[in-house]
Amino acid sequence: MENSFDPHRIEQTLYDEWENASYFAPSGNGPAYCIVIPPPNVTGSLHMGHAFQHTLMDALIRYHRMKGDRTLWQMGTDHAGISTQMLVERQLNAEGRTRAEVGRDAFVERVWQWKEASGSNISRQLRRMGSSLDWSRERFTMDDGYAEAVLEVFVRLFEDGLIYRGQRLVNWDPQLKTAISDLEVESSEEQGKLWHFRYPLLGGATTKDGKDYLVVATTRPETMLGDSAVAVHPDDERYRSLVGKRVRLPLVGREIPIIADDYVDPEFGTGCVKITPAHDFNDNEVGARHDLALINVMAEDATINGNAPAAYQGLDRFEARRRVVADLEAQGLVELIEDHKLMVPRGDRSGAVIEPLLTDQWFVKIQPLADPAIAAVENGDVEFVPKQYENLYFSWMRNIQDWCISRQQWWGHRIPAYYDEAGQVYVGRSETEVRQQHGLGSGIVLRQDSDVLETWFSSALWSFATLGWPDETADLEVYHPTDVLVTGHDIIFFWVARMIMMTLKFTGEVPFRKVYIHGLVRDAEGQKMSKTKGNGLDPLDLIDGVSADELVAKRTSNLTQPQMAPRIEKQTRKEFPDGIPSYGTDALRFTFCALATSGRDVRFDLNRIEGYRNFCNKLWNAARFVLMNCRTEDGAAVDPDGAAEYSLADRWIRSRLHHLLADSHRALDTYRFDLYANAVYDFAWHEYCDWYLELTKPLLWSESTTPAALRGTRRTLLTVLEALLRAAHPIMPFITEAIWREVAPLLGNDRPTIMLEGYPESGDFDADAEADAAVDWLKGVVLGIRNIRGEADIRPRQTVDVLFQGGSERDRQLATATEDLFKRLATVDAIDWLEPGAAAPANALALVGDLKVMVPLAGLIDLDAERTRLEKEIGRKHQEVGRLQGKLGNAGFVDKAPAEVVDRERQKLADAEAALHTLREQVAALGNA
RNA sequence: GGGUGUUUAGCUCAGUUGGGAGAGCGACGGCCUUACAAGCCGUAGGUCGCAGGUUCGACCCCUGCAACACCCACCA
Repeated sequence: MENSFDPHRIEQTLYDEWENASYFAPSGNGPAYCIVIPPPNVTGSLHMGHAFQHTLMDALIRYHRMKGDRTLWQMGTDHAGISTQMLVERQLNAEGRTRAEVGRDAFVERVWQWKEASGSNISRQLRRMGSSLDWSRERFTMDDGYAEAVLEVFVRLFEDGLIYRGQRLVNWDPQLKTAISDLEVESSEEQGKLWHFRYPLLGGATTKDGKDYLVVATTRPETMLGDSAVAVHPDDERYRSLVGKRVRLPLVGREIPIIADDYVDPEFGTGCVKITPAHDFNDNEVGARHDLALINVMAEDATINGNAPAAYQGLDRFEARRRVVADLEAQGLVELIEDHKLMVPRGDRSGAVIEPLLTDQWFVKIQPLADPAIAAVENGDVEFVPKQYENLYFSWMRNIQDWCISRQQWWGHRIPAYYDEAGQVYVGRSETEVRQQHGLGSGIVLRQDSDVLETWFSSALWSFATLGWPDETADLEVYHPTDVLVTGHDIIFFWVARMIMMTLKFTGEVPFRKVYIHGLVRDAEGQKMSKTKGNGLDPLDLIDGVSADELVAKRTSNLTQPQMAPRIEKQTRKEFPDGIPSYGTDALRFTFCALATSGRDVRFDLNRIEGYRNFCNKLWNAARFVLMNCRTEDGAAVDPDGAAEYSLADRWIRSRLHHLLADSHRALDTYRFDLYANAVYDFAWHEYCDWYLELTKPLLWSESTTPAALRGTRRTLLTVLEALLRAAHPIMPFITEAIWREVAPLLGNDRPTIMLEGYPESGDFDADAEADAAVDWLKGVVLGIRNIRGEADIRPRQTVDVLFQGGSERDRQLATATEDLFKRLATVDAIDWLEPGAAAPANALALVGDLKVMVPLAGLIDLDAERTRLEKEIGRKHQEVGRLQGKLGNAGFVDKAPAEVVDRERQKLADAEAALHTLREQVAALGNA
């Protein structure tokens, strides 16, 4: 083995071996365990969120596979309708062509080509993460079988009356020229204006203060071209008498009524609202209540259409706004223009301002689907981890609106609806089926609906469609419901909720029993990683390393706002002046696990991954040490047979391993990846390496060690390391496999891979309270000496002598039993015992219980330095005594606290008082020296 | 406007049913001690956001407040 760990030497070849040997496929007859991957965009690339998520999933998958479960991690990708279409369209535009020129069929063909060409990108990246996905079952949301499932679902929902088509006001993206769902609209506060316009009253009516016009306020002047009414609050005294009267709509000339509606807030603005039912969701409802006309004045590209006066037709909506304001101003009808902050809705893909627009769309009637889905979470069939996300789920589900599923796009599942020339609509699995069912002869021309389904409609079927539905497959029987869905809180509504609804409807089962919600990955400053901000990290750059120049180039290329480039470059060079070193996959995975505290967003900090890269190296070197001592030059185990005798240290480390395994199981079973990672780290570094390996050295290197004792220690070194590797494998698969293949044969295990070994159980190793106590004692004594040495600046190689005094019989026994260990760990030469009461030479003192551990000053230790050290200790003890006295002096405590707690505190006080007394004596003795 | 989460060492975060707080990184001092300088040894850092309350006892439970973050919502 090399003397430092090099991830690149092992990762790729090990993964290829695993995959070629089909280790990722389910095997055995254990209970089924299944996770479906949240399908990444087929043409996308791996980002930090994926890497995080897949690390957690793979840890669970590998854990369960090792536990013997019949484990399936279902792979698949998503066709990602809008974003993929946008991408290909941009490619076309770069070639100077447009989607319209190319035509639908050719365009879709081109998207398929792009999918084939780039789809392997994400797969390759997932492999680099070590993800043990079953590639042999890979699915795609538009493969033939999946398309059949989508079709089936649509038709059945239609037949059940849960899908309908209607003309409604929808969120319209004028740039993409498609409807989008409520969820795809992101509103943010922007600075705008509030325009106050005068609408002249008709029939000689006047307001209370004698004006012959009403003043309405609006943030969207251009929509006034489609106004159908002016509304006031029914109780508003100012306007009550005007209700039922009419105003003349300026610029248009239309007479429109003044109506009364509760919707109006009399406190806001003038208390008069223009009502535009075709261009505002609220106005639309008001319009419906008052039977107002819907006057649509906008085309699909948000230009003004033929329903508006000729002067505005063809103008873009923002240009129309300027013209409307200018024209009203010219007529003296603008009362006031004030600055106003408002929430502006934008499409999450295009960033374009969303226009409420009247169009024909397909909708899912959602309430009948939502009710059982709410119940499934209420009754615990589906549980969220952490639990509080259930509230988020409930609050959305209980106010859910019908779901607009049609998109005016080309890439996606085409809606299986057909129209005859009269516009009559028929829904069926195919045109042939439609003709048969409705007796439509070949003479009747049918035209298929040109819209496609929104992507989330098809991903909602993910858990069961990937397992073969609508066929009744064995996979569905075995793996469905799946065990856990691992995902971010940002897609609970988009995906999780819809999956629960659809899966219950079509399989009668929940899609998964648990939903583990992880946080979002942010940068070291807590900012969301984004292309625009140029603060994103590529997981592969963390694995392989990247130069500063390359990183800058990546972050500044293809920016939507190229003017940001200099700032991004400056920031990047400041944060990563030397680029990013290569850390390897295991270190990256370990970092993600360690950061995965319950549901919180995580800040990704290079210091963390560096620490875990170091941990990998530590493990690697611990293995080298073990192999050096347990393997002969020709690769065989040293002295493998014969009786073994186990030392205190051997028993102790096995006991610690017992506790590690208990903790690991508990952590993994409760999705506490951070606790799992910490437990592994702490055991490997601070118990196995820091103490156990050091404790074996005197024994391994001593001439006088018996063969049986040597065997015991070698066997323990190997056994514990081997179990540790298995315990850590789910989190760091590559390094554990590489080391395991060296170690396992020495224990007589010639099986090929750690992946399929059992996950170690705490019951495999005995807890040993006696060994734990003994090593704790030893650590106390050693740390006492080290503290003296450190504070007195005694060189590490300079040996010291030690005197023991006082203490119990047990202290004497332990001191004898651990003498060699103690001498080595604390660099001690001679040990002597002083009789109780005997005078000690001037010394530096450490207390372990009531045992005095003394290092004679003997010119090594400065008297003043020792006095300072003792005073510090006395200060601490004094404080402790005071605290305990206060507590025990409180009658309430002594009376009401449990007796065992009181006893414990009394014991602590006695110990502290005794220690304080001894320390004070010691200071006095130093004074006399 | 409604809701959720967060606030613990210089930084990033743990803290399991209430019994006077831990880790990693960083800082400081000392070491190339034959697994590992990506390492070893030692040290110093905290009124647990603020104010009340419950309790013998509160980082933990309750109330209020503040700051930050996020989600939802129709105020033109």
